[in-house]
Amino acid sequence: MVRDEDGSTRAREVYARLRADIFGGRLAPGRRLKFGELRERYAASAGAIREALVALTSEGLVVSRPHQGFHVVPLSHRDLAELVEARLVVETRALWLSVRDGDTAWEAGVVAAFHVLERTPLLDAADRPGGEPGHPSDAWNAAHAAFHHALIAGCGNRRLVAVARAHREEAELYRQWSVSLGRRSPETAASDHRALMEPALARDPDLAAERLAAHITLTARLLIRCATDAPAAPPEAAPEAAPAGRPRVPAPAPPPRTP
Amino acid sequence: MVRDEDGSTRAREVYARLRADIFGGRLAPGRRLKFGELRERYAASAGAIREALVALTSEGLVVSRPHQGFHVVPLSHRDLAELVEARLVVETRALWLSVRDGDTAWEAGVVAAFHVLERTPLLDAADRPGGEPGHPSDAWNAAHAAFHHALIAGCGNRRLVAVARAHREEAELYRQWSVSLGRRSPETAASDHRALMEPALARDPDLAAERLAAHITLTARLLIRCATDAPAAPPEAAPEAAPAGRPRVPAPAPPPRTP
DNA sequence: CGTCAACAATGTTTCGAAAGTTTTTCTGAG
DNA sequence: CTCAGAAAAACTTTCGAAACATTGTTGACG
Repeated sequence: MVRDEDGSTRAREVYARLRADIFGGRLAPGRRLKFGELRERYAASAGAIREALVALTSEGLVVSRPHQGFHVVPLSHRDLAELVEARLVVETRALWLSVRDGDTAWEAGVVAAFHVLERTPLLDAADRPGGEPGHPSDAWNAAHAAFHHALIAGCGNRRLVAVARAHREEAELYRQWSVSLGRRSPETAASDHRALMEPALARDPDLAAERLAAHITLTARLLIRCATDAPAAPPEAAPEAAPAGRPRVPAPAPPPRTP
Repeated sequence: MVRDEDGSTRAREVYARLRADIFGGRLAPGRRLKFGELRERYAASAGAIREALVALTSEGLVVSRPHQGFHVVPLSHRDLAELVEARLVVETRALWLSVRDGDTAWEAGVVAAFHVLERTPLLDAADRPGGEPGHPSDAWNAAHAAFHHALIAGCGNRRLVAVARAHREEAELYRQWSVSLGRRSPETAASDHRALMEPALARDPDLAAERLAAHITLTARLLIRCATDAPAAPPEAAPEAAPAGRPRVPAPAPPPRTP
């Protein structure tokens, strides 16, 4: 009678590893995912691979066409613009609600997550195996995600939180593939996040949401500037990463509230 | 070189039928989905069934616990409240953007969808096989969904549109299982939707969004009143449809914009 | 020289059986 | 009568092979 929610399932393991490989940049956007390769790579049979791919498909990280196989989702300017817009809609609103409704446990979670984020070095001490030189460390990425999650967790709406997380993760993917992103200093990052946390703890929903919107659009601007220079060219074969569409920032924060 | 997006795949077919059976009320919320039954019902092997279930899982219609099988998602007051809140966030904003950015093709789509909706009888002429007496017809449901989709399609953000559709579909599930929902007259429904369309075509984003919010919360109120009377009791065995949580309406439209 | 059709190769999808895990049932002792 | 423990049943999960579809290539024909 353990009744653990243990995710011990062959397919779930492949799912997790595939996901990590996509986010970690080991599988380039637009790259075709052949069953043979994956079977060898993850030492699982076609059924398990397939199941993991289907799960990732409805999560938006993988696209599939019947009888034509699976691909890592291709990055495009248009998709990035849509993603930023969606984040502005969902995440800022979730934060607003969170600040309004969050209880003491929520506050504690935010403070704790910020503390961890502050103490986690942005870059690895030395270039570890697997750690890219210019990119943030895995630990920092995790702490960063945890902080943003803690901020909006107070709204109590599992649905909004889940959608926001999905959006953040895809944004992470874009960040992974943008060339270096003009490395911001650790100090800048810390003050950015403190600027997010302060109005939240001070129970000022409007200011908190405004700051978050600025945070999101700023990141997006950097990404898009990067992307125009080097249109998200993955080093390892991305035959159909179509950068078509409207490369503009999705209108700098279309007024979330009118007077 | 047809390059059709033909969904011809065994698993996809099972997926579609399962989905239809859940929405059609033939599979009650909370009901366990055993492989044996499903294999017989859909005449497919375990692999295909499994794949379809996984796809439905990450869509939120089915929940899975490793080694313990799959269930149709259980309905609960708390989940309904969260769903309504999420719809208010995503769908009203998408409509706002749609009204602001939509082009002539979007207008045409809205007008066309409304025309179809207006001409589709709310109830079937006679009680067809499969058509419940008090419930709207399949045709009307389809037209209704198409109308709401057309309204927000103008925002050009596939992500927002997809999330909104997922939310609407789950709301549909709740409506399916609420006993009768105090049948509104066809005239009321028509005028409701006209009230949605008019400000949209008149390019008044704020009014359109406001009307949509009212539309959503009104439906939710009816549902929740229904649910308190008869807590979503499915006729055909639903051993764990837990109606726990906070049964309140998620604050009647928390001010979407402050002055 | 360009176009079309059949062929081969690669890769995806499906199936049924075996392996592993959870739940239930049955027995015996306290 | 209740509770603990062990065997059995039921079900989920995994695997590898066979069936099926698509793509690229080659050859012939207009």
